[in-house]
Amino acid sequence: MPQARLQVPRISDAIASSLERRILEGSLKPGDRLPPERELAADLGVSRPSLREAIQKLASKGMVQSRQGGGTYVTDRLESTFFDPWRDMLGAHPNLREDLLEFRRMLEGQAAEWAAERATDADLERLEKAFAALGRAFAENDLDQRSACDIAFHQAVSEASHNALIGHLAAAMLRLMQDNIRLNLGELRAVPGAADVLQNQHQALFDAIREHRPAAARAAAQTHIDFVQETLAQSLRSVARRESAARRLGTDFSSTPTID
Amino acid sequence: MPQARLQVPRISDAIASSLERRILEGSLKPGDRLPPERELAADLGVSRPSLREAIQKLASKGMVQSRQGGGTYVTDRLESTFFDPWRDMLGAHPNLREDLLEFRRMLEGQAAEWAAERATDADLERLEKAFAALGRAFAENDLDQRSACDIAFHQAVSEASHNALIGHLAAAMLRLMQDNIRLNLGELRAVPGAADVLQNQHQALFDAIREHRPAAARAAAQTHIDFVQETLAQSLRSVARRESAARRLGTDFSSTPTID
DNA sequence: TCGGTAAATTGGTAAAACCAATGCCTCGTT
DNA sequence: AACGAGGCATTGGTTTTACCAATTTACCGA
Repeated sequence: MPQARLQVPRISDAIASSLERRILEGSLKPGDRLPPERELAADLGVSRPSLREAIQKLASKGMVQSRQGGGTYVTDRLESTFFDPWRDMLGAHPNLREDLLEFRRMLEGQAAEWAAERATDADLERLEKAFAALGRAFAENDLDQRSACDIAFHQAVSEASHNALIGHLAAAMLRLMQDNIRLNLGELRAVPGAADVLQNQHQALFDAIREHRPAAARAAAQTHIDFVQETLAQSLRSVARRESAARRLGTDFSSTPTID
Repeated sequence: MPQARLQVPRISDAIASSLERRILEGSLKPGDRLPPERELAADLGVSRPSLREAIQKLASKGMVQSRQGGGTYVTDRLESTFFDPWRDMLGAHPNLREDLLEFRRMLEGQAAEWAAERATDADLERLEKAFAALGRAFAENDLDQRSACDIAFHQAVSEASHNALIGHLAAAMLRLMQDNIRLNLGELRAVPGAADVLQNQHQALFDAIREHRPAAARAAAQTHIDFVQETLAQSLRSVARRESAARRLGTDFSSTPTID
């Protein structure tokens, strides 16, 4: 008769667990492509069938998705559980944007503080790259590029906090606000000097993390968000004036308050 | 870039489906032993690795269980709550609990602070009720009742923060940790005086919110969580001793650190 | 410059072989 | 005859190798 005795550890379980851990820690982000099976198997020092069994296990849990000839990709199952319900609600209830902004202020402040405490050399390297890319994007003034780099930079900060929940929540939140961030950058472009101030704030945040000054990092992150919010509010007043003028001319386009 | 193309049907999926169907239909009953892999593979006209991938998939869903040299058996209990991806993550990756606890400390601290700033009379009334119910539950020493009231109280605090995201996240998080909270209360019951200290902390939190003292509220909430964490860590050491003794007697059960 | 074809890449499947744990079965001992 | 120890067949676990099929990429010609 079948008895529940001590089991020999299956190597496929160990592999699956290891990959899961990488996903949780953020070194494998949703949308990322896993290395080819042959290469990954060699890296892990296991055979391809064993690796495949592990991948199948993750696939059955919905954490990865494989396409023959294409590759294996990490899905966003973990992030979607928290924030998907909010996506459509944000459109319906604009007052939620305040809550979201407030929440983001807390989340990114905490992420910055922890990042300053815990950032490794690898984290700093990633931050350095993201910051450099952000600088280039600002110089080129390409809106899509700028919003993508902006998100990537803030995401890098969140990952440097070394808290899986912060990392995933920040990723989900930033994705949720992606459209708004792009719109807001467009608005802020009209504000003289805003680009330089923004980049200075990014610089301050990056420096604080690099120099491991948690309080300064938190302050920098929150100052950044406060600035965006405040400047945007001012800018929107003039937008509202332009729109009310446009409306009188028959042009109808709805402007929703946006967030970066 | 990854595209959603039409997928070729994977043979391992077909096998898993077929076996699943047999189990659900009853032709493979719980406790039954599956034919040997080699034989079953030949019967189904597939290779053994493909069959193994299918079996691993079922095993990860908890429907079958394999023992090297013994065979593969249909599990007796079929249903499990595998719907929340974070839930099984928590079971599989203990270090994630640290992250969750850390995150909870931040979230509930902020919730308490904002609640102290913004609580309305209606909020205070709800808090009053929840606090009273918590006191009664502590007096009756009913574990389920206590964990339910504990959660309800913390939930009430989060809702008094008047931030929809905080409320939603706290609810999701508390639900995620519900089982742990119940277990932890059971552990803490063995610690002399813990119940009084806990209730005093709840009282301090409630008072700070009622008297609109944000900093005190945040401190009270975080002190509460720190206390639970610390006391629990101490308590778990004795649990570990008990379990290691049990293991020597052949009882095999994994002890996972729990959180309240 | 565009489009299509061929080659490289990559996941999917198969076969064979060996290892390790399990369990049955036989043989030897008492 | 009963019991126990050891051996052997069974069976899941892992690896290696090979080939197939879908996709992607790069190159070349129109």
